[in-house]
Amino acid sequence: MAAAEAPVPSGHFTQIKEQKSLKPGDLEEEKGEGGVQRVEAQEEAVEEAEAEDSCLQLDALPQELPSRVESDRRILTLQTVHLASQDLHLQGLGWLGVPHSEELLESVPQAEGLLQLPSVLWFDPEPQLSLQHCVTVSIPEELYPPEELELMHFHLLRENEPAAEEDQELTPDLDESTALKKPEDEKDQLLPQAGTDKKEERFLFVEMKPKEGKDDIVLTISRLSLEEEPQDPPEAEQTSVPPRAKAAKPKPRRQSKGEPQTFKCDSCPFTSSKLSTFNRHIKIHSDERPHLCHLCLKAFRTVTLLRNHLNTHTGTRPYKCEDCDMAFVTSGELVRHRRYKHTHERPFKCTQCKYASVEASKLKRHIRSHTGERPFQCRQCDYASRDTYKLKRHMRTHSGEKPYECPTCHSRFTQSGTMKIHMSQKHGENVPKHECPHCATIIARKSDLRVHLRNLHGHSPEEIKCRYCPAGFHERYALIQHQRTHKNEKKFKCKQCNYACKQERCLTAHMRIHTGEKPFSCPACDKHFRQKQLLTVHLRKQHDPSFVSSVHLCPKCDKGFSRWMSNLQRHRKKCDPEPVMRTQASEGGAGHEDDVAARESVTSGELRGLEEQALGHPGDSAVGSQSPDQGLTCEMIFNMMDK
DNA sequence: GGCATCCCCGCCCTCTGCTGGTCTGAT
DNA sequence: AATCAGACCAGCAGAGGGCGGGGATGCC
Repeated sequence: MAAAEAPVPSGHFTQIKEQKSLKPGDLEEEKGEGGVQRVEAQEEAVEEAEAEDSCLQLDALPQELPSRVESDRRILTLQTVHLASQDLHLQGLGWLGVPHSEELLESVPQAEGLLQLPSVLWFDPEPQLSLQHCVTVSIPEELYPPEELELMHFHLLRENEPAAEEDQELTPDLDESTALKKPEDEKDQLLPQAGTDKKEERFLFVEMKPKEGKDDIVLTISRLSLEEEPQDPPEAEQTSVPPRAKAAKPKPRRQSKGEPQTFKCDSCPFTSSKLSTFNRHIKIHSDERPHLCHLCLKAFRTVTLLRNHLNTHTGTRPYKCEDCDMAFVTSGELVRHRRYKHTHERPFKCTQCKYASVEASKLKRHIRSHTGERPFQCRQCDYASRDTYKLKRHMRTHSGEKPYECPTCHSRFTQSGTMKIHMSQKHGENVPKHECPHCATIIARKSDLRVHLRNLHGHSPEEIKCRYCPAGFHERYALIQHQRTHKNEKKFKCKQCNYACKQERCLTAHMRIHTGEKPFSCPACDKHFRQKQLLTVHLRKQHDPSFVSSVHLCPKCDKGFSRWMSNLQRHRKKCDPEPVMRTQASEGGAGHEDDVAARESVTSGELRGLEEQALGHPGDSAVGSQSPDQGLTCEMIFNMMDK
């Protein structure tokens, strides 16, 4: 009998790729989402369910069926087997009248001993049966120690049996269907006879799962009927089978006599001269997917598709690239890979530009950049993208999701590229820098260099005028460079004498020399001053009893100078020709030069000018303490500069 | 029925470039 | 102190590369 010859699947079926597809927890997650719901019976049922019957099919399992130990686990995979009910009886297997699940506990002990592995389960095709039933069974430890048998899936048990009356009602057009017929019925397909040999395929999914912490396993039977169940279709089908029109099954239409025989599909433009091809084609208009993946319950129309799919579970990749280590499940993937990586063949060429792609879908996507088509509309804003990924990425802007986390500082980012740049710039070594080819400015990011080039080196159609002279430039950088030439220029010139200065305010103050104006009056005496700083110094020196004038000491010879940046510097050039501005720390002296060094932009000339402003004319003396810190400090000078 | 091939969709990635807010130094 | 400009930085979108995987069909 057919069932006795346990099919020996190809090696593709036998390998286990990863734990993920097998974890019981994962399977549990399928509850209510399209997976088969699992119910667990109590263990009393196990103890009472002792059976003598054994199934020849499973007797041979450890030897004949492709079981493979990987990661110390035994994986058992069965392909679809075709059983006739009489075969089962011949093998002495009783029918398991599995009732509704709520009656399960009472009913299981009554089941006629067939629950001990190895065994085959069957149940009456009662239409009112719920689709799933679950019993708990014992499993002989010598066959499958529980620790090895983490999860056992039995594939599909399938039987052709005469359809019940009510089933006929449920499948009114079954008699016209050719899609559900067996190949041997092919002859009848062209001229189907209503009511003859009407069969319905029943699909029972049997799954075994070890009960946690026990020596028992849980056996789940799912009835996957292909009959029309409009009210409550099996969830597994809901998820795995795309909604296709369940309209009247297409019929072949023969051409008229004399023409070559072709078969034309009623549902689509497909034609074929071969009946077998036509028959295969019309299955695409049905929901028939008899080949079920035992690992994820996904259903397929053909064994080949199932095998490819199983290879994705097992990691079997028969098609290996000769030029690299890559391997693929299908030959098509290998061809495509070789085009991408090795041959660089790009058969799909854009008619509007030079773009060419390996895949047609890429060309299609590319063409949208020409047409502007944006088929993927955001539901929350006006944005629409040209492909699904961009829309998905865009949706993060609404959800606030930041899936990418910097492993160093745990900052989060919406895009991987942003995080990559962050990591490179913030935490990376040998951070790449980008040098402006025009001005040698170093900029961290290439995109910012582009901004720099645009802003500073871009050509302006209108001439940009210099602030200080009539010169004009078309490049901003050139203008800035030019304006810097004005920096040390004494561009404010007195019209009445040779005086010139860099700041307008200085010229204003100078002009009072010519006008005689002295707007700053001392409140304590009748003195008047042309500049505010002069009044301030006067007040401090003449009217502040706590004021102690400073004396600046030369660190070399300790000679004292009341005028700091002028006389002292002049002296030091003689005393210490080294052009080094020593700091207080390095010399153990005062810190004013340190401050000055920190303000490199302030020239000694400017300081001297301010000092002279503050101290009055060069003849004024500043007699005071030995401490330079108590004299006219840099801070005071800078304050004056700021005024 | 099996295999090879092509087609198609989907997902994820990288590279690129623009934008706007922030920081910082110069004025 | 205020202002301005440039660099820095993250956010975001455009474009394209590469691969995973299912579906359909031609051919043997």
